[in-house]
Amino acid sequence: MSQTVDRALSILPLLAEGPADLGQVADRLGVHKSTALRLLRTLHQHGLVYRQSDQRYRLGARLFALAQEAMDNLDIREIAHPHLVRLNEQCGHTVHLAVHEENEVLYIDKVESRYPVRMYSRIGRPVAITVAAVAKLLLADLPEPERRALAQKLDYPLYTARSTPNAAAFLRELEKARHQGWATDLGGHEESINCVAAPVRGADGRVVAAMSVSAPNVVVTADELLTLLPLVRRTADAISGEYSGRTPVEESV
Amino acid sequence: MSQTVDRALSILPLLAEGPADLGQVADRLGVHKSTALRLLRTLHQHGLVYRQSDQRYRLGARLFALAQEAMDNLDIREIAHPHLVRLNEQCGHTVHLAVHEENEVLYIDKVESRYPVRMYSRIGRPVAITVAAVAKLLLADLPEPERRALAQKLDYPLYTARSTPNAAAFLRELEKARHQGWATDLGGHEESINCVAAPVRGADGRVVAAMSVSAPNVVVTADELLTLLPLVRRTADAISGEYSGRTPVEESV
DNA sequence: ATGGTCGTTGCATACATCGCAACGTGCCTG
DNA sequence: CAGGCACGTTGCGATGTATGCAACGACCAT
Repeated sequence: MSQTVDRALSILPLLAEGPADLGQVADRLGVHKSTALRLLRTLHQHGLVYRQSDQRYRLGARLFALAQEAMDNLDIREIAHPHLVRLNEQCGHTVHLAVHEENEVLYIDKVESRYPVRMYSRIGRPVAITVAAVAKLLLADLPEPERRALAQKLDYPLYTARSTPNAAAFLRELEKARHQGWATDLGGHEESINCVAAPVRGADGRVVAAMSVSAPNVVVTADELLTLLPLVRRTADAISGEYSGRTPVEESV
Repeated sequence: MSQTVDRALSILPLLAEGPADLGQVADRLGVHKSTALRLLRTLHQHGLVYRQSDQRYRLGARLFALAQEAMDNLDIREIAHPHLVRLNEQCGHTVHLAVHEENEVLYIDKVESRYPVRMYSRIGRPVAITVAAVAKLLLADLPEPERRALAQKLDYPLYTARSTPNAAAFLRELEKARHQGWATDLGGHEESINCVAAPVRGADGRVVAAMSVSAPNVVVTADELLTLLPLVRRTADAISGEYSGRTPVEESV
Protein backbone atom coordinates (compact mmCIF):
# COMPACT_ATOMS: atom_id res chain seq x y z
CA MET A 1 0.00 0.00 0.00
CA SER A 2 2.87 2.33 0.62
CA GLN A 3 5.58 1.91 -1.94
CA THR A 4 8.45 3.31 0.08
CA VAL A 5 7.71 1.36 3.20
CA ASP A 6 7.03 -1.73 1.15
CA ARG A 7 10.44 -1.53 -0.44
CA ALA A 8 12.14 -0.84 2.86
CA LEU A 9 10.54 -3.82 4.54
CA SER A 10 11.41 -6.05 1.62
CA ILE A 11 15.01 -5.53 2.55
CA LEU A 12 14.63 -7.37 5.82
CA PRO A 13 13.90 -10.89 4.53
CA LEU A 14 16.55 -10.26 1.94
CA LEU A 15 19.15 -9.59 4.59
CA ALA A 16 17.88 -12.54 6.58
CA GLU A 17 19.50 -14.75 3.96
CA GLY A 18 22.83 -13.24 4.84
CA PRO A 19 24.78 -10.00 4.75
CA ALA A 20 24.62 -7.99 1.53
CA ASP A 21 26.22 -4.83 0.21
CA LEU A 22 24.46 -1.79 -1.17
CA GLY A 23 24.61 -2.89 -4.79
CA GLN A 24 23.11 -6.29 -4.09
CA VAL A 25 20.27 -4.77 -2.13
CA ALA A 26 19.55 -2.23 -4.86
CA ASP A 27 19.57 -4.93 -7.53
CA ARG A 28 17.25 -7.27 -5.71
CA LEU A 29 14.87 -4.44 -4.93
CA GLY A 30 15.01 -3.26 -8.51
CA VAL A 31 15.78 0.31 -7.51
CA HIS A 32 18.62 2.75 -7.91
CA LYS A 33 21.52 2.52 -5.50
CA SER A 34 20.79 5.92 -4.04
CA THR A 35 17.26 4.81 -3.26
CA ALA A 36 18.44 1.66 -1.56
CA LEU A 37 20.94 3.70 0.39
CA ARG A 38 18.28 5.96 1.82
CA LEU A 39 16.08 3.05 2.77
CA LEU A 40 18.96 1.24 4.43
CA ARG A 41 19.91 4.36 6.32
CA THR A 42 16.42 4.68 7.69
CA LEU A 43 16.36 1.04 8.71
CA HIS A 44 19.73 1.58 10.29
CA GLN A 45 18.54 4.53 12.34
CA HIS A 46 15.89 2.30 13.81
CA GLY A 47 18.38 -0.42 14.56
CA LEU A 48 16.77 -2.97 12.28
CA VAL A 49 19.86 -3.33 10.14
CA TYR A 50 23.47 -3.14 11.19
CA ARG A 51 26.43 -2.15 9.15
CA GLN A 52 29.29 -4.47 9.84
CA SER A 53 32.93 -3.59 9.54
CA ASP A 54 33.18 -4.64 5.88
CA GLN A 55 30.41 -2.13 5.14
CA ARG A 56 27.90 -4.81 4.31
CA TYR A 57 24.51 -4.74 5.93
CA ARG A 58 22.90 -7.40 8.04
CA LEU A 59 19.89 -7.61 10.33
CA GLY A 60 20.27 -5.55 13.46
CA ALA A 61 19.97 -6.01 17.16
CA ARG A 62 16.71 -4.15 17.60
CA LEU A 63 14.99 -7.05 15.92
CA PHE A 64 15.89 -9.26 18.85
CA ALA A 65 14.54 -6.78 21.33
CA LEU A 66 11.32 -6.34 19.35
CA ALA A 67 10.81 -10.07 19.01
CA GLN A 68 11.35 -10.41 22.74
CA GLU A 69 8.81 -7.77 23.57
CA ALA A 70 6.37 -9.24 21.11
CA MET A 71 6.66 -12.50 23.01
CA ASP A 72 6.16 -10.83 26.33
CA ASN A 73 2.91 -9.39 25.05
CA LEU A 74 1.48 -12.80 24.31
CA ASP A 75 -0.29 -13.31 27.59
CA ILE A 76 -1.30 -16.82 26.64
CA ARG A 77 2.34 -17.77 26.86
CA GLU A 78 2.71 -16.37 30.33
CA ILE A 79 -0.36 -18.15 31.59
CA ALA A 80 0.51 -21.43 29.94
CA HIS A 81 4.14 -21.61 30.89
CA PRO A 82 3.87 -22.98 34.43
CA HIS A 83 1.44 -25.60 33.15
CA LEU A 84 3.88 -26.66 30.48
CA VAL A 85 6.61 -26.98 33.05
CA ARG A 86 4.42 -29.07 35.30
CA LEU A 87 3.46 -31.34 32.43
CA ASN A 88 7.10 -31.72 31.53
CA GLU A 89 7.93 -32.69 35.09
CA GLN A 90 5.19 -35.31 35.02
CA CYS A 91 6.00 -36.97 31.74
CA GLY A 92 9.60 -35.95 31.05
CA HIS A 93 9.06 -35.29 27.35
CA THR A 94 9.31 -32.19 25.23
CA VAL A 95 6.30 -29.88 25.56
CA HIS A 96 5.35 -27.27 22.97
CA LEU A 97 2.95 -24.36 22.86
CA ALA A 98 1.92 -23.00 19.46
CA VAL A 99 -0.35 -20.33 18.02
CA HIS A 100 -1.80 -19.63 14.60
CA GLU A 101 -1.20 -16.34 12.87
CA GLU A 102 -1.56 -15.28 9.28
CA ASN A 103 -1.53 -18.75 7.81
CA GLU A 104 1.47 -19.74 9.80
CA VAL A 105 1.68 -21.82 12.92
CA LEU A 106 4.54 -21.17 15.24
CA TYR A 107 5.91 -22.38 18.50
CA ILE A 108 5.92 -19.73 21.16
CA ASP A 109 7.15 -21.83 24.01
CA LYS A 110 8.93 -25.07 24.58
CA VAL A 111 10.07 -27.07 27.56
CA GLU A 112 12.55 -29.78 26.84
CA SER A 113 13.94 -32.10 29.43
CA ARG A 114 16.96 -33.57 27.79
CA TYR A 115 18.55 -30.93 25.60
CA PRO A 116 17.66 -27.63 27.27
CA VAL A 117 20.46 -25.94 25.44
CA ARG A 118 18.94 -26.08 22.01
CA MET A 119 15.68 -24.45 22.99
CA TYR A 120 16.04 -21.17 21.16
CA SER A 121 16.64 -22.91 17.88
CA ARG A 122 12.96 -23.60 17.53
CA ILE A 123 10.89 -21.05 19.36
CA GLY A 124 9.64 -18.52 16.85
CA ARG A 125 10.16 -20.76 13.88
CA PRO A 126 7.18 -21.62 11.71
CA VAL A 127 5.94 -25.17 12.16
CA ALA A 128 5.55 -27.83 9.47
CA ILE A 129 1.95 -26.82 9.05
CA THR A 130 0.65 -29.81 7.13
CA VAL A 131 1.78 -32.46 9.59
CA ALA A 132 2.27 -31.00 13.07
CA ALA A 133 -0.36 -32.05 15.56
CA VAL A 134 -0.70 -28.55 16.95
CA ALA A 135 -1.22 -27.15 13.46
CA LYS A 136 -4.10 -29.53 12.83
CA LEU A 137 -5.89 -28.34 15.94
CA LEU A 138 -5.34 -24.67 15.27
CA LEU A 139 -6.45 -24.85 11.66
CA ALA A 140 -9.32 -27.20 12.35
CA ASP A 141 -10.98 -24.38 14.22
CA LEU A 142 -11.08 -22.06 11.22
CA PRO A 143 -14.41 -21.47 9.48
CA GLU A 144 -14.93 -24.10 6.83
CA PRO A 145 -14.41 -21.92 3.74
CA GLU A 146 -11.17 -20.52 5.10
CA ARG A 147 -10.00 -24.00 5.91
CA ARG A 148 -10.63 -25.16 2.35
CA ALA A 149 -8.96 -22.10 0.86
CA LEU A 150 -5.92 -22.54 3.05
CA ALA A 151 -5.68 -26.25 2.35
CA GLN A 152 -5.54 -25.53 -1.37
CA LYS A 153 -2.85 -22.92 -1.02
CA LEU A 154 -0.49 -25.06 1.01
CA ASP A 155 2.38 -27.17 -0.18
CA TYR A 156 2.50 -30.74 1.02
CA PRO A 157 6.15 -31.68 1.36
CA LEU A 158 6.69 -35.38 2.00
CA TYR A 159 8.96 -35.22 5.01
CA THR A 160 8.32 -38.92 5.54
CA ALA A 161 6.12 -41.65 4.11
CA ARG A 162 3.49 -40.74 6.71
CA SER A 163 3.33 -37.03 5.90
CA THR A 164 -0.01 -35.60 4.87
CA PRO A 165 0.18 -35.95 1.07
CA ASN A 166 -2.41 -33.46 -0.22
CA ALA A 167 -5.21 -31.04 0.51
CA ALA A 168 -7.93 -33.68 0.68
CA ALA A 169 -6.04 -35.75 3.23
CA PHE A 170 -5.25 -32.62 5.17
CA LEU A 171 -8.88 -31.58 5.36
CA ARG A 172 -9.77 -35.05 6.60
CA GLU A 173 -7.12 -34.71 9.28
CA LEU A 174 -8.57 -31.38 10.35
CA GLU A 175 -12.06 -32.78 10.47
CA LYS A 176 -10.86 -35.61 12.64
CA ALA A 177 -9.00 -33.28 14.98
CA ARG A 178 -12.10 -31.12 15.20
CA HIS A 179 -14.31 -33.97 16.30
CA GLN A 180 -11.85 -35.66 18.60
CA GLY A 181 -10.74 -32.50 20.32
CA TRP A 182 -7.15 -33.66 20.05
CA ALA A 183 -4.64 -34.61 17.38
CA THR A 184 -1.49 -36.56 16.73
CA ASP A 185 1.50 -36.51 14.47
CA LEU A 186 2.87 -40.02 14.17
CA GLY A 187 6.14 -39.77 12.33
CA GLY A 188 4.77 -37.33 9.80
CA HIS A 189 7.52 -34.80 10.21
CA GLU A 190 10.45 -36.84 11.38
CA GLU A 191 10.30 -40.57 11.03
CA SER A 192 11.00 -41.37 14.65
CA ILE A 193 9.09 -38.59 16.41
CA ASN A 194 5.50 -38.80 17.61
CA CYS A 195 3.35 -36.05 19.09
CA VAL A 196 0.06 -35.78 20.93
CA ALA A 197 -1.64 -32.41 21.06
CA ALA A 198 -4.64 -30.73 22.68
CA PRO A 199 -6.26 -27.33 22.09
CA VAL A 200 -6.39 -24.33 24.40
CA ARG A 201 -9.65 -22.39 24.11
CA GLY A 202 -10.64 -18.85 24.96
CA ALA A 203 -13.79 -17.75 26.73
CA ASP A 204 -15.76 -17.93 23.50
CA GLY A 205 -14.70 -21.50 22.85
CA ARG A 206 -12.43 -20.65 19.95
CA VAL A 207 -9.04 -22.30 19.81
CA VAL A 208 -6.39 -19.73 20.73
CA ALA A 209 -3.40 -22.04 21.07
CA ALA A 210 -2.42 -25.67 21.05
CA MET A 211 0.04 -27.66 23.08
CA SER A 212 1.73 -30.94 22.41
CA VAL A 213 3.98 -33.56 23.92
CA SER A 214 6.64 -35.01 21.63
CA ALA A 215 8.90 -37.99 22.08
CA PRO A 216 11.09 -40.16 19.88
CA ASN A 217 10.19 -43.77 19.20
CA VAL A 218 13.27 -44.98 20.97
CA VAL A 219 11.98 -43.63 24.27
CA VAL A 220 8.30 -44.47 24.07
CA THR A 221 6.20 -46.11 21.39
CA ALA A 222 3.33 -44.23 19.81
CA ASP A 223 0.88 -46.30 21.86
CA GLU A 224 2.62 -45.45 25.08
CA LEU A 225 2.62 -41.82 24.15
CA LEU A 226 -1.10 -41.97 23.59
CA THR A 227 -1.62 -43.01 27.17
CA LEU A 228 -0.52 -39.51 28.06
CA LEU A 229 -3.46 -38.06 26.16
CA PRO A 230 -5.72 -37.56 29.20
CA LEU A 231 -2.92 -35.75 31.00
CA VAL A 232 -2.24 -33.51 28.00
CA ARG A 233 -5.91 -32.69 27.65
CA ARG A 234 -6.28 -31.91 31.33
CA THR A 235 -3.33 -29.57 31.12
CA ALA A 236 -4.73 -27.84 28.05
CA ASP A 237 -8.09 -27.47 29.75
CA ALA A 238 -6.44 -26.01 32.81
CA ILE A 239 -4.76 -23.40 30.65
CA SER A 240 -8.03 -22.71 28.87
CA GLY A 241 -9.77 -22.20 32.18
CA GLU A 242 -7.21 -19.75 33.41
CA TYR A 243 -6.94 -17.91 30.11
CA SER A 244 -10.65 -17.41 29.73
CA GLY A 245 -10.88 -16.17 33.30
CA ARG A 246 -13.00 -19.06 34.48
CA THR A 247 -10.35 -20.17 36.94
CA PRO A 248 -9.51 -17.10 39.02
CA VAL A 249 -5.74 -17.38 39.20
CA GLU A 250 -5.49 -19.45 42.37
CA GLU A 251 -2.34 -20.63 44.01
CA SER A 252 -2.55 -24.31 43.01
CA VAL A 253 -5.00 -25.47 45.70
CA MET B 1 16.12 10.08 6.07
CA SER B 2 12.95 8.74 4.57
CA GLN B 3 9.93 10.21 6.26
CA THR B 4 7.44 7.51 5.35
CA VAL B 5 9.64 4.62 6.35
CA ASP B 6 10.69 6.45 9.46
CA ARG B 7 7.11 6.85 10.54
CA ALA B 8 6.29 3.24 9.74
CA LEU B 9 9.21 1.90 11.73
CA SER B 10 8.35 4.13 14.65
CA ILE B 11 5.20 2.11 15.00
CA LEU B 12 7.11 -1.03 15.96
CA PRO B 13 8.57 0.08 19.30
CA LEU B 14 5.24 1.70 20.01
CA LEU B 15 3.44 -1.60 19.59
CA ALA B 16 6.14 -3.34 21.58
CA GLU B 17 4.69 -1.63 24.63
CA GLY B 18 1.45 -3.43 24.01
CA PRO B 19 -1.42 -3.68 21.55
CA ALA B 20 -2.85 -0.40 20.29
CA ASP B 21 -5.74 0.62 18.07
CA LEU B 22 -5.61 2.81 15.00
CA GLY B 23 -6.38 6.03 16.79
CA GLN B 24 -3.68 5.56 19.39
CA VAL B 25 -1.10 4.82 16.73
CA ALA B 26 -2.10 7.86 14.71
CA ASP B 27 -1.97 10.10 17.76
CA ARG B 28 1.43 8.95 18.92
CA LEU B 29 2.83 9.29 15.43
CA GLY B 30 1.28 12.71 15.08
CA VAL B 31 -0.35 11.86 11.75
CA HIS B 32 -3.83 11.51 10.37
CA LYS B 33 -5.67 8.26 10.96
CA SER B 34 -5.73 7.45 7.29
CA THR B 35 -1.99 7.81 7.12
CA ALA B 36 -1.47 5.53 10.07
CA LEU B 37 -3.86 3.05 8.52
CA ARG B 38 -1.84 2.81 5.34
CA LEU B 39 1.40 2.40 7.23
CA LEU B 40 -0.08 -0.30 9.41
CA ARG B 41 -1.43 -2.09 6.39
CA THR B 42 1.98 -2.15 4.81
CA LEU B 43 3.55 -3.45 7.99
CA HIS B 44 0.80 -6.00 8.12
CA GLN B 45 1.46 -7.24 4.61
CA HIS B 46 5.00 -7.94 5.64
CA GLY B 47 3.88 -9.75 8.75
CA LEU B 48 5.53 -7.34 11.13
CA VAL B 49 2.28 -6.41 12.78
CA TYR B 50 -0.74 -8.55 13.41
CA ARG B 51 -4.30 -7.55 13.79
CA GLN B 52 -5.88 -9.37 16.63
CA SER B 53 -9.54 -10.23 16.91
CA ASP B 54 -10.44 -7.01 18.71
CA GLN B 55 -9.00 -5.14 15.72
CA ARG B 56 -6.10 -3.78 17.68
CA TYR B 57 -2.61 -4.15 16.32
CA ARG B 58 0.32 -5.86 17.91
CA LEU B 59 3.74 -7.03 16.79
CA GLY B 60 3.59 -9.87 14.30
CA ALA B 61 5.05 -13.30 13.88
CA ARG B 62 7.47 -12.47 11.11
CA LEU B 63 9.53 -10.62 13.69
CA PHE B 64 10.30 -13.90 15.39
CA ALA B 65 11.37 -15.51 12.19
CA LEU B 66 13.56 -12.55 11.25
CA ALA B 67 15.18 -12.45 14.67
CA GLN B 68 15.83 -16.17 14.37
CA GLU B 69 17.49 -15.83 11.02
CA ALA B 70 19.48 -12.86 12.21
CA MET B 71 20.81 -15.06 14.97
CA ASP B 72 21.66 -17.84 12.60
CA ASN B 73 23.76 -15.42 10.63
CA LEU B 74 25.95 -14.62 13.58
CA ASP B 75 28.58 -17.23 12.92
CA ILE B 76 30.39 -16.39 16.12
CA ARG B 77 27.45 -17.85 17.99
CA GLU B 78 27.61 -21.10 16.07
CA ILE B 79 31.30 -21.48 16.64
CA ALA B 80 31.12 -20.58 20.29
CA HIS B 81 28.15 -22.67 21.27
CA PRO B 82 29.83 -26.05 21.76
CA HIS B 83 32.53 -24.36 23.80
CA LEU B 84 29.92 -22.74 26.02
CA VAL B 85 28.26 -26.08 26.56
CA ARG B 86 31.54 -27.74 27.45
CA LEU B 87 32.35 -24.97 29.90
CA ASN B 88 28.95 -25.34 31.45
CA GLU B 89 29.49 -29.05 31.86
CA GLN B 90 32.79 -28.40 33.57
CA CYS B 91 31.70 -25.76 36.05
CA GLY B 92 27.93 -26.16 36.20
CA HIS B 93 27.20 -22.43 36.20
CA THR B 94 25.39 -20.18 33.78
CA VAL B 95 27.46 -19.26 30.71
CA HIS B 96 26.77 -16.22 28.54
CA LEU B 97 27.97 -15.03 25.16
CA ALA B 98 27.52 -11.35 24.27
CA VAL B 99 28.32 -8.97 21.43
CA HIS B 100 28.46 -5.21 21.08
CA GLU B 101 26.36 -3.42 18.52
CA GLU B 102 25.34 0.19 18.14
CA ASN B 103 26.07 1.19 21.71
CA GLU B 104 24.24 -1.77 23.08
CA VAL B 105 25.57 -5.00 24.45
CA LEU B 106 23.38 -8.03 24.15
CA TYR B 107 23.44 -11.66 25.00
CA ILE B 108 23.30 -13.89 21.97
CA ASP B 109 23.65 -17.21 23.72
CA LYS B 110 23.24 -18.66 27.15
CA VAL B 111 23.65 -22.05 28.72
CA GLU B 112 22.09 -22.47 32.08
CA SER B 113 22.31 -25.62 34.14
CA ARG B 114 19.58 -25.21 36.65
CA TYR B 115 16.69 -23.38 35.03
CA PRO B 116 16.91 -24.23 31.33
CA VAL B 117 13.33 -23.24 30.85
CA ARG B 118 13.77 -19.52 31.27
CA MET B 119 16.50 -19.23 28.71
CA TYR B 120 14.64 -17.27 26.08
CA SER B 121 13.75 -14.60 28.59
CA ARG B 122 17.20 -13.13 28.30
CA ILE B 123 18.75 -13.92 24.96
CA GLY B 124 18.39 -10.90 22.75
CA ARG B 125 17.80 -8.52 25.59
CA PRO B 126 20.19 -5.61 26.04
CA VAL B 127 22.59 -6.03 28.92
CA ALA B 128 23.07 -3.67 31.85
CA ILE B 129 25.89 -2.02 30.00
CA THR B 130 27.50 -0.12 32.85
CA VAL B 131 28.03 -3.08 35.15
CA ALA B 132 28.06 -6.35 33.19
CA ALA B 133 31.48 -7.96 32.96
CA VAL B 134 31.02 -8.76 29.27
CA ALA B 135 30.07 -5.16 28.53
CA LYS B 136 33.27 -3.90 30.11
CA LEU B 137 35.37 -6.12 27.87
CA LEU B 138 33.50 -5.27 24.71
CA LEU B 139 33.57 -1.54 25.31
CA ALA B 140 37.13 -1.52 26.59
CA ASP B 141 38.21 -2.43 23.09
CA LEU B 142 36.73 0.69 21.51
CA PRO B 143 39.08 3.47 20.38
CA GLU B 144 39.70 5.85 23.24
CA PRO B 145 37.64 8.83 21.97
CA GLU B 146 34.61 6.64 21.29
CA ARG B 147 34.92 5.12 24.71
CA ARG B 148 34.90 8.55 26.35
CA ALA B 149 31.98 9.75 24.25
CA LEU B 150 29.96 6.65 25.05
CA ALA B 151 30.76 6.81 28.74
CA GLN B 152 29.41 10.36 28.87
CA LYS B 153 26.20 9.44 27.09
CA LEU B 154 25.31 6.52 29.35
CA ASP B 155 23.07 6.50 32.35
CA TYR B 156 24.46 4.94 35.50
CA PRO B 157 21.57 3.33 37.32
CA LEU B 158 22.46 2.15 40.82
CA TYR B 159 21.16 -1.39 40.68
CA THR B 160 23.10 -2.09 43.86
CA ALA B 161 25.59 -0.34 46.11
CA ARG B 162 28.38 -1.84 43.99
CA SER B 163 27.10 -0.60 40.64
CA THR B 164 29.38 1.59 38.57
CA PRO B 165 28.28 5.06 39.75
CA ASN B 166 29.44 7.39 36.96
CA ALA B 167 31.40 7.87 33.75
CA ALA B 168 34.75 8.32 35.46
CA ALA B 169 34.43 5.09 37.39
CA PHE B 170 33.22 3.33 34.27
CA LEU B 171 36.23 4.45 32.25
CA ARG B 172 38.49 3.20 35.01
CA GLU B 173 36.71 -0.14 34.86
CA LEU B 174 37.24 -0.32 31.13
CA GLU B 175 40.91 0.54 31.46
CA LYS B 176 41.32 -2.20 34.01
CA ALA B 177 39.54 -4.76 31.84
CA ARG B 178 41.69 -3.72 28.93
CA HIS B 179 44.92 -4.35 30.77
CA GLN B 180 43.86 -7.49 32.56
CA GLY B 181 42.31 -9.12 29.55
CA TRP B 182 39.36 -10.16 31.69
CA ALA B 183 36.67 -8.56 33.80
CA THR B 184 34.27 -9.17 36.64
CA ASP B 185 30.93 -8.02 37.90
CA LEU B 186 30.76 -8.56 41.63
CA GLY B 187 27.22 -7.86 42.68
CA GLY B 188 26.97 -4.78 40.51
CA HIS B 189 23.75 -5.78 38.82
CA GLU B 190 22.10 -8.06 41.32
CA GLU B 191 23.36 -8.07 44.85
CA SER B 192 23.99 -11.78 45.05
CA ILE B 193 25.28 -12.52 41.55
CA ASN B 194 28.91 -12.51 40.51
CA CYS B 195 30.37 -12.91 37.02
CA VAL B 196 33.76 -13.55 35.48
CA ALA B 197 34.24 -12.75 31.81
CA ALA B 198 36.84 -13.12 29.08
CA PRO B 199 37.05 -11.66 25.57
CA VAL B 200 36.82 -13.47 22.23
CA ARG B 201 39.08 -11.92 19.59
CA GLY B 202 39.04 -12.01 15.81
CA ALA B 203 42.01 -12.54 13.53
CA ASP B 204 42.98 -8.87 13.83
CA GLY B 205 43.01 -9.01 17.60
CA ARG B 206 39.88 -6.92 18.03
CA VAL B 207 37.29 -8.08 20.53
CA VAL B 208 34.31 -9.51 18.66
CA ALA B 209 32.45 -11.04 21.59
CA ALA B 210 32.75 -11.75 25.27
CA MET B 211 31.72 -14.66 27.41
CA SER B 212 31.07 -14.95 31.10
CA VAL B 213 30.30 -17.38 33.87
CA SER B 214 27.74 -16.24 36.44
CA ALA B 215 26.80 -17.72 39.77
CA PRO B 216 24.92 -16.59 42.85
CA ASN B 217 26.72 -16.06 46.15
CA VAL B 218 24.81 -18.85 47.76
CA VAL B 219 26.43 -21.38 45.45
CA VAL B 220 29.98 -20.11 45.26
CA THR B 221 31.67 -17.09 46.78
CA ALA B 222 33.22 -14.47 44.54
CA ASP B 223 36.66 -15.81 45.42
CA GLU B 224 35.71 -19.33 44.43
CA LEU B 225 34.26 -18.06 41.20
CA LEU B 226 37.55 -16.32 40.45
CA THR B 227 39.33 -19.66 40.53
CA LEU B 228 37.43 -20.46 37.35
CA LEU B 229 39.09 -17.57 35.57
CA PRO B 230 41.81 -19.65 33.87
CA LEU B 231 39.18 -22.04 32.55
CA VAL B 232 37.03 -19.21 31.27
CA ARG B 233 39.99 -17.59 29.56
CA ARG B 234 41.07 -20.85 27.98
CA THR B 235 37.58 -21.34 26.63
CA ALA B 236 37.43 -17.82 25.24
CA ASP B 237 40.84 -18.28 23.64
CA ALA B 238 39.72 -21.54 22.07
CA ILE B 239 36.74 -19.77 20.54
CA SER B 240 39.00 -16.96 19.35
CA GLY B 241 41.30 -19.45 17.71
CA GLU B 242 38.50 -21.17 15.87
CA TYR B 243 36.78 -17.96 14.89
CA SER B 244 39.87 -16.35 13.48
CA GLY B 245 40.64 -19.48 11.52
CA ARG B 246 43.81 -20.25 13.43
CA THR B 247 42.43 -23.52 14.70
CA PRO B 248 41.25 -25.41 11.60
CA VAL B 249 37.91 -26.79 12.81
CA GLU B 250 39.18 -30.11 14.09
CA GLU B 251 37.09 -32.81 15.63
CA SER B 252 38.20 -32.36 19.26
CA VAL B 253 41.44 -34.34 19.06
C1' DA C 1 -33.94 6.41 17.71
C1' DT C 2 -29.60 9.03 18.05
C1' DG C 3 -25.27 10.61 19.26
C1' DG C 4 -20.70 9.13 19.55
C1' DT C 5 -16.59 6.46 18.40
C1' DC C 6 -13.84 3.99 15.28
C1' DG C 7 -12.21 2.19 10.93
C1' DT C 8 -12.41 2.90 6.02
C1' DT C 9 -12.47 5.11 1.24
C1' DG C 10 -11.73 8.57 -2.74
C1' DC C 11 -9.60 12.46 -4.01
C1' DA C 12 -6.84 16.87 -4.96
C1' DT C 13 -2.82 18.99 -3.47
C1' DA C 14 1.67 19.42 -1.76
C1' DC C 15 5.66 17.39 -0.90
C1' DA C 16 8.76 13.72 -0.32
C1' DT C 17 10.86 10.21 -3.04
C1' DC C 18 13.00 8.78 -7.06
C1' DG C 19 16.58 8.16 -10.60
C1' DC C 20 20.11 10.57 -12.74
C1' DA C 21 24.67 12.20 -13.15
C1' DA C 22 28.73 13.62 -11.00
C1' DC C 23 32.01 13.22 -7.27
C1' DG C 24 35.12 10.93 -3.92
C1' DT C 25 37.60 7.06 -2.31
C1' DG C 26 39.90 2.85 -2.10
C1' DC C 27 41.66 -1.15 -4.59
C1' DC C 28 43.53 -3.78 -8.10
C1' DT C 29 45.92 -3.92 -12.60
C1' DG C 30 48.76 -2.89 -16.23
C1' DC D 1 53.08 4.90 -10.33
C1' DA D 2 49.39 5.97 -13.20
C1' DG D 3 45.16 4.59 -14.66
C1' DG D 4 40.90 2.27 -14.42
C1' DC D 5 37.32 0.09 -11.99
C1' DA D 6 33.94 -0.69 -8.37
C1' DC D 7 31.56 1.06 -4.74
C1' DG D 8 29.36 4.32 -1.67
C1' DT D 9 27.85 9.00 -1.46
C1' DT D 10 25.75 13.69 -2.60
C1' DG D 11 22.77 17.43 -4.85
C1' DC D 12 19.10 18.29 -7.73
C1' DG D 13 15.02 18.72 -10.60
C1' DA D 14 10.82 16.13 -12.22
C1' DT D 15 7.40 12.97 -11.03
C1' DG D 16 4.91 10.09 -8.63
C1' DT D 17 3.32 9.14 -4.17
C1' DA D 18 2.07 9.91 0.38
C1' DT D 19 -0.71 13.04 2.88
C1' DG D 20 -4.77 15.15 5.21
C1' DC D 21 -9.37 16.19 4.44
C1' DA D 22 -14.11 15.15 4.37
C1' DA D 23 -17.63 11.96 3.91
C1' DC D 24 -19.30 7.27 4.65
C1' DG D 25 -20.53 3.10 7.13
C1' DA D 26 -20.52 0.04 11.04
C1' DC D 27 -21.02 -0.57 15.65
C1' DC D 28 -22.06 0.46 20.50
C1' DA D 29 -24.19 2.81 24.19
C1' DT D 30 -27.33 5.89 25.90
